[in-house]
This record gives sequence, structure tokens and C-alpha cells, in this order.
Amino acid sequence: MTDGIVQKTARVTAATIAAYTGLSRATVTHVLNGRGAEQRIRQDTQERVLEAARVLGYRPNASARALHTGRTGNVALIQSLKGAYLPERLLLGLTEALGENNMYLTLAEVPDAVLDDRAYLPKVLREHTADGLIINRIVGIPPSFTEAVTTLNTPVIFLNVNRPFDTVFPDDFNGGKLAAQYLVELGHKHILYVGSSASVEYHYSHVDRQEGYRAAMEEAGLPSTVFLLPPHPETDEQVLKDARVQIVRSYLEAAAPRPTAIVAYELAEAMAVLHAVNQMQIRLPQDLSLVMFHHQLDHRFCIPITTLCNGMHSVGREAVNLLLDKIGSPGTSFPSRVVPIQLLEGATSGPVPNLVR
Amino acid sequence: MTDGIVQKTARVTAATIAAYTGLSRATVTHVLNGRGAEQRIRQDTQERVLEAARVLGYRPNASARALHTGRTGNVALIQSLKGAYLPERLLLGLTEALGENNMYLTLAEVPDAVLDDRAYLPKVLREHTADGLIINRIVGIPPSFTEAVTTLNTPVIFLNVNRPFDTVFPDDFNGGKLAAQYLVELGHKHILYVGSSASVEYHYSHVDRQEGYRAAMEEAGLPSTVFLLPPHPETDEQVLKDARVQIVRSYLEAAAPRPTAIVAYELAEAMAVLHAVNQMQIRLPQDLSLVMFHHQLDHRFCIPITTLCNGMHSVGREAVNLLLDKIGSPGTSFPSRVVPIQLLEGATSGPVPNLVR
DNA sequence: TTGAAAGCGTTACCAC
DNA sequence: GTGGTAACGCTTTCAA
Repeated sequence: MTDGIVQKTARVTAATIAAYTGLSRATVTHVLNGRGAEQRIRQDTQERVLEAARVLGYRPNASARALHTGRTGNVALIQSLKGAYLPERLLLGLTEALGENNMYLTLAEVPDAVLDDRAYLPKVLREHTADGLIINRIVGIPPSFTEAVTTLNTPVIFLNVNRPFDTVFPDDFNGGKLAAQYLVELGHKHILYVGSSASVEYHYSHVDRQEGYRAAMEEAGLPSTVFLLPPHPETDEQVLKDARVQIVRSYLEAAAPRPTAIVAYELAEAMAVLHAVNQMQIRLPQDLSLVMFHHQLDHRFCIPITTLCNGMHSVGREAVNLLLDKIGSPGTSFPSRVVPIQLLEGATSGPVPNLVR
Repeated sequence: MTDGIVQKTARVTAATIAAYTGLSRATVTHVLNGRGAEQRIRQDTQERVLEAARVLGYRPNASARALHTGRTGNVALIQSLKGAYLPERLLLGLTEALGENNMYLTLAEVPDAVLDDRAYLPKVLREHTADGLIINRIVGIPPSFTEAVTTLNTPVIFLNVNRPFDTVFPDDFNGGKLAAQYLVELGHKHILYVGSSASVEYHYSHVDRQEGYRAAMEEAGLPSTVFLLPPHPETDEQVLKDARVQIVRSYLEAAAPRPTAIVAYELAEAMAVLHAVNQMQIRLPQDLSLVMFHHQLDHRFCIPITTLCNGMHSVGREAVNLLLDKIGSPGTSFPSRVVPIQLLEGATSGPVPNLVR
């Protein structure tokens, strides 16, 4: 039982293997890193090393390697603690692409207070922890923060904001066009866009989706109508008092002619429409088509809402590619990558009702 | 302009500061680590060091520190790539609690194929990358994987599975009880539990929620009725053909007496009920109360569904606490921590209709 | 083929 | 108060 001795040993390093096999540290690491053949190390020696590593339960120390290579193998995702937009698909795209490059994603959430305080930098930026940074704050990034980050001489890219360089974001303008074009194609003439009001400055997509819709309607020679709901509530108390269903209902009841199709800014607006329409005995998709922007065709909704999918999986993958490019050529700026939005047909959209056609 | 020289220098280390200030490396690190007073270093010397660090843009190298201290400051979250259950609240709880301990969360998603292959361990387990591991696979963890992980002599805990030791999970049994008790309290006598069938072996909560419901009904001297839907679809094509709304509707139309309240296993079941009920002109909450299990009172649903909240934020925080305990006393097993489920009242539940009362 | 040795940046102990 | 120095575990170059 040769391995009885080492069973409980705390740390197994390359040196442990060297001692165990009676070889030198260099030989061991050569074999361990697959450079055995290159270094013309005897086959049986190689096997001896590998076997020892297995028996001893050797696991290379990532910190030590990082110290030597200057690469941590980590990418940090930085975002605010509260207002984070982090759909699973995005996370999946990020980790998947990083995994393919033998890297990890480190989550570094930052309290809003810290983000806004010019003087204070979060720990992840004060240390040298990651080979690159991905900034995923949706709401306006304070310029002071952006500035602080860019002076850091660590490669940085941004996610889901509209910037000309070093950024990955979905093509919401063409997404808006696509939504309208799809409905026009189905024969709809009265297509309503339902957005959310107070948020025009909040995120570029509020503008872009709407503008895309307008552009497509104009191209089709159709009138565009935009209806903005009050911003959706943020606390549990507010949401209980929320009257958006009522507001949509009043609007639709008064609308003449009543729209036969609706483009909703996102899930919250689509749900307001859905509930209002249910109360009014309007059936989807027979009487009304409903499409919305979302990050996937959500299976949990049972009756899936036709979705303009903002391709968060691709956004994640592209972000990694862009960041790796930046890590490869430090200091260079790359043009932003705009990810197309795709239509995923659900069960809430169809041809225009006969009545009108 | 003294800092003109160092502007573009690639790496700034403690040695750079030492050279810049003309002090020794030791003095510099003493000051940098706040041991200045303790080491009785002159005030102006300290300021000189701090100023230099600021000017030079010094950021300590985490790998070097990790190498020395033996602690990486990272915790790895391991889960399958596809079937991941990762609500934002959980992530928030994890990163928040880790942040308070100056640690980071590293995401290591693992392809299912790898998880199931006995021989192959994912990179994150083959290396020494993190101080502890959190395993978050919902569906049955292959025993071979669990075994491989526990022989790793890195502290490991599990999340959202039902194990007696080293695990954090929500108290779904008492959650089920709470759901029923709440509705009984409101005067309901005919309370239906709607679950999902094929998944009884899939996750303990399928059993526990249902059993909790049964127990509470029995205690109240009321009959319990369980209706199981076919498992919810996984692909976009299947979801379009999904007939669960129809199934719920048929069931409710035939039910005598018709339930006045429903406990849904989770969002997918609640949505099936919601759509069916809408089609049948049954109003929530006047004619029917609906509650479901979920990780938060979801604001995007506009009409929020009364929720049995499985406290993912607390689960995340507790998980970190437990893991830090394990890191503190390696080798020890701790009893699992069961996080209570809380009722968040939405707009879909209320007193039993007068008719019956 | 194998071994010796330097160095990555940090910390910490021990002299001065 | 301050400075030298060893050690953490790994990689890599150069000799033997």
C-alpha cells in the first residue's frame, strides 16, 4: 500500500510527484503539460509520472501558474447588485465560450452606491484578479466609473449598452423593424406599439425598438401608433396597486379602429396587454396578434408569446470573442458587435382577422 | 511630471513602488496592508507609499497573494450547462455574501456529457482553482460524480437538493403546508393541488410540496385532491403543441365541486391554470384563488400571482455561510440548512366566494 | 533524456 | 522603523 502514506497529505504539488517518483520537478511538469514527447522523455517515465499524479490526486495550482504566466484565466463580469439584467442564456453564452478557451467567469457584483461614488473603486477593480472585464450595467453607467475603468490598463468591454466601440449589444432597431414587418406580412394594418414611458432615457432599446417599428410601418405605408404605459413598478407594494392592465384596457376599448396586432416592448408590457385582452374576451391569436421582445421563447408561459429574441446566448459568446481579441491586442479598440434579433413564432400571432382583411 | 515615465509601464508591483519611493519592498507591503501603525512606520513614509501607489496605479496581484496564502478567494459554482436552475436572487445571495467576505463567485458550467462520464472530470475539479465548491445540479447527480467530488479534499456543499449533510435547500414540505393553510384560513374547502407528473423522481420538491399540502389538508379535516399535468415541454416545437391549458380546462369543467383555490407546483403549472381559467371566464381572485411556488413575487406578470417564495436569496447566503464554515474546518460535515418558504401575497388570492361560504 | 536554477509578486519572519 | 530573505507552486531556459 504505497499510497497509504500520502492519503491525508494536505497539498500535493509537482514536487510531491517528483519525490514520489524520484524524478526532478522539471521532468514532472514536462510530462504533466504534455510536453513529454517533445522533450523526448521515456515512455515508461511518462507513465510513471502520470500514474503518480493519479494516485496522489495531484491538481495543479492555478494561482501558481497564473503568477508565472501572467494570465489568471478569469474574466470578471461586473454589474450592479440590484438592476442586473442577467438572463440564463447570457450566462450560458459567456461561460460556454469561456469554457472553450479554458477560462472562467467570475461574478463581481457591485453595490450601486459604490458605482456612483467617484472615489471608491470596487475590489475587483482595485486588484489584478482577471484578465479582462465585462461591464454589464444596463442603466446609465456613471462617466466617472467608465473613466476609472478605462485607465485600468486591463481589457474591458461593455454589454447591452449602445456604444460605438468595444461593446456587444442586440440590434434593437432592426428588431423593431422585424416585428412590424412580420405583422405586416400577416396582413395586419393596424399595429400598435406598447412601450413604457419614464424609461426613454433608461436604456437605448426603448428608443431603438420603437424607432425600428416606426421605420418599418413607414416603409409599408402604414400609420404607426405608440402607446406608452407608466413605467413598471419596482417594489412588491407598488406592483399590487399597479393599474397598467386597466390602462391598456381603457385604451383598447376607446381605440378606433382597434389594433389587430400589438408589439410589446418586453414581457411586462406583453403581460399587461394579455390580461387586458383576456378581460375583454379578445382571443389570441384569432382576434389579436401579440409579439414581444424577450430573451427566449419562454416555455413556462404555456401559451408561448411570439418573441423577438435578443439572442443573449450569442451576445454572451460574442462578448467573449471580443474580449479575447482585446486581451490579444491590448490597447486596441474594436468596433462594437451588434447581434441580430430573431423572430421565434409562438402561439399568439397569426393572420389578420377576416373581418378586416 | 514625475509620472510621465511610468505612464505606459506594463506592470506595477510592490517593487515598483519601492523603487519609486526609495524604500524597501517590506516597508511598502506593510503600509499597503494597513500594518503601518503596527510596524511603527513613520506617518510621512506611509503617505509617501500610498501616494506612490495611487500615482502609479498599483493593483496587487491576486494570484501572487493566493499562491502565498493558499487561498484563492474564489468559490466555484458548478452546474450542468443546460438544466441549470439559477434565479437572479440566488446569484445575488451568493455574490452578496461572498462579497462581504472579500471573495468571488466563479461560474463553472459543466456539459451534461461530462457530468455523466465517470472517467472525465471537468477542468474546475482537475485544478486547484477555488477554495470551495458549490454544486447546484438539480436533476439527479450521478453518484460517480458526487464520489469524485468528495475525494477531492476541497470543501464542497450542495444546493437545492435534499441531502442530510452539507446542503442548503428550501423547506418545500412546510411550503406546501403553508400554501394550504393560507387558503384554508381564507375559508376555502375545495383546494386543488396542480403538479406535474413525470417529474416525481426529478426533484424532491415535486414530492415535498405535494406532501406538505396533503398534510395541511388532513390537519384541517379537508379532502385533498392532486391533479398532475404531463411534464412541461422542453423544446420550442413541443411547447407550441402543448395541450396543458386544454387539459386543465377539461379537468376544471368536469370537477364537481369545482375547486375554489389552487396550489400550483410552479410557474408553468400556474400559467396553464391561468390560461384555462381565463378561457372559462373564471375571475381571479373573485371566483378562484391561485397560489404558486416561485422564487419571487414576479413584477413582470402585471397581475402578480400569490407566491410561496423559496427564498433563493437566503439560500445563496446560507450556502456561502455553510461553505465558509466547511472551509474553516476541513473534513467536517455539517447538518444541512433548510431555508423556510414564505408567502408573498399577490393579487390572485382572496376569501372563498360567497356562494360556497 | 534528465536535472538545476531562476523568476513570477506577495507575504512574513527575523535581523538591524 | 526599516531592510533582507525565504517561501508559496509553477514554468521555462539552459546544462549535463
